[in-house]
Amino acid sequence: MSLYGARVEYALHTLVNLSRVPDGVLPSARDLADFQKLPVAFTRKILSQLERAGIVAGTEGAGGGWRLGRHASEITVLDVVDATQESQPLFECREVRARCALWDDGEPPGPAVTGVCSIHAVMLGAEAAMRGELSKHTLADIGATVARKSSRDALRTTAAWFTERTTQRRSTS
Amino acid sequence: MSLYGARVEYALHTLVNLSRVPDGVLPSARDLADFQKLPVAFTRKILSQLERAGIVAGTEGAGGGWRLGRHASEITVLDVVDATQESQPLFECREVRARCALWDDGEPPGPAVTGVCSIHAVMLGAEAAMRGELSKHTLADIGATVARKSSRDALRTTAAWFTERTTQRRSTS
DNA sequence: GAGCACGTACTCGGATAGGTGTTGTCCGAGTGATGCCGG
DNA sequence: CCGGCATCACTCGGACAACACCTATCCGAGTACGTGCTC
Repeated sequence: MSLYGARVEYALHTLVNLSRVPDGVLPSARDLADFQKLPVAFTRKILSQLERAGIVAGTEGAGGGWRLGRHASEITVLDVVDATQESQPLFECREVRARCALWDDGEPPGPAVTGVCSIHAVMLGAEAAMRGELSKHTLADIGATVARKSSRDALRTTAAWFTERTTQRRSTS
Repeated sequence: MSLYGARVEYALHTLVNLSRVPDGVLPSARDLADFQKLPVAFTRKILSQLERAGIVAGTEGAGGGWRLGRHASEITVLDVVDATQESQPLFECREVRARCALWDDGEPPGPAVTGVCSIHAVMLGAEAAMRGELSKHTLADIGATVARKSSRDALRTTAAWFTERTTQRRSTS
C-alpha cells in the first residue's frame, strides 16, 4: 500500500481546480466532484478535512460552496497531505530494542534504550527529507505547471464551466 | 498506516544483530527471533525475502542458519526496505486528470495528459529525496551508532549469546 | 405590501459496508548432519 | 570397523486466519436562501 492514497490525490486535484475558479464563484462539493468525476460523498469528506485545517472555507446553506482559505501560493503540498491524513508517519517504531533476550531477568538495559532508536533515527531523517520536498511546492506552482502544459483555451473553459454550473444552480432554484 | 511496517523494522533489527555475530557462527531463524522476541515464523519469512535479494545467505539442514550475504557496510537501509516490501511507491497516481468533465464528448485532451502528472511529479520528487536519504545509511553505520551508545560489555555479551546458542544446539542434538 | 412559514439546496458528522494489505500462524516438503545398528 | 538407515533440526514455500485501514456510500441534522402564503 502507498503512504498517500486516493484521499491525497483527490484533495490536490480538487484544490488545483478550486484555485482556478474566478473570484466570487462558489462551487459546491458536487461541482468539484463532477468536474473530475470523483465520488461526491467522499469529496465532501475531504473538503471537511481541508476546512478543519483552514485550507478551504465553506459557506453553508443554499447557494453555498467552497473557496480557498488562503492564497494558492501559501498552500503547500505538505499542508494538504497533513490535513487529509493526520500524522501519518513513514515508520512507526515499536521499540524492538527493548525486547532483548540479554536482559531477560528484569534489569533494564541502561543507556541502550535511551534516546531515539538508531533505526528509527534513519527513518526520521528520510521522513524529514520527504516532507521538506513536499513543503517546497505550493498549489500555485502546480497550477502554473499545468497552465504551461495546457492550451490557453482549456484554462478559460475550465473557469467558464464552474461559473456556468453555479449560476445554473441558482437560476433553477 | 505507515509506509514501512513491522516487516522492515524486524528485518533491520535482525540484520543488525546478525552483523554482530562472530564469523563462523550460524544463528538459526529461531535464534535470531528469540534474541529480539520476534515471532519465529514471521522472521523466517522475512529472512527468505532478504535471501532472495542477496542480503543474507542461508544454509539448509541441521546445524544450518543465516549469515550476511555481503559486508554490513555494503548493505544500505534502502536495500533492506526494497527487499522486504517490493516496489512500495509513496504515491500511486490514478490519472485523475484524464477524467475531466470538460472533454466528456470523447475527444482526448491533447497535451494536458502527456508526460507525468504535475501532482505525481511532486510526489516522485519527495520519494526520491526519501530514498536518497535511506541509501546513505548502511547496516555498519547503524551498528556503529548502537555500539557507541551501549557498553563494551553488552556487545561482547551479544556475541557470546549467539555462540552459546548455536553450540548448545549442536551439542544437545 | 409586510411578515412568516415552508421548501430547497447546500454542508456537517457519524455509522456502516466492501475491499485490500499486513501481520502472524500452521503445515507439508526438502535438506543436511548425527547417531544407531547390523554386517 | 564400516556402511546404510532412521532421526532430528533446520529451511523453504504456500495456504490460511485475524485484523486494521482505506475507500466509498448512506442517512440524519443543521443552515442559509428564496418562494409563496397569509394577514
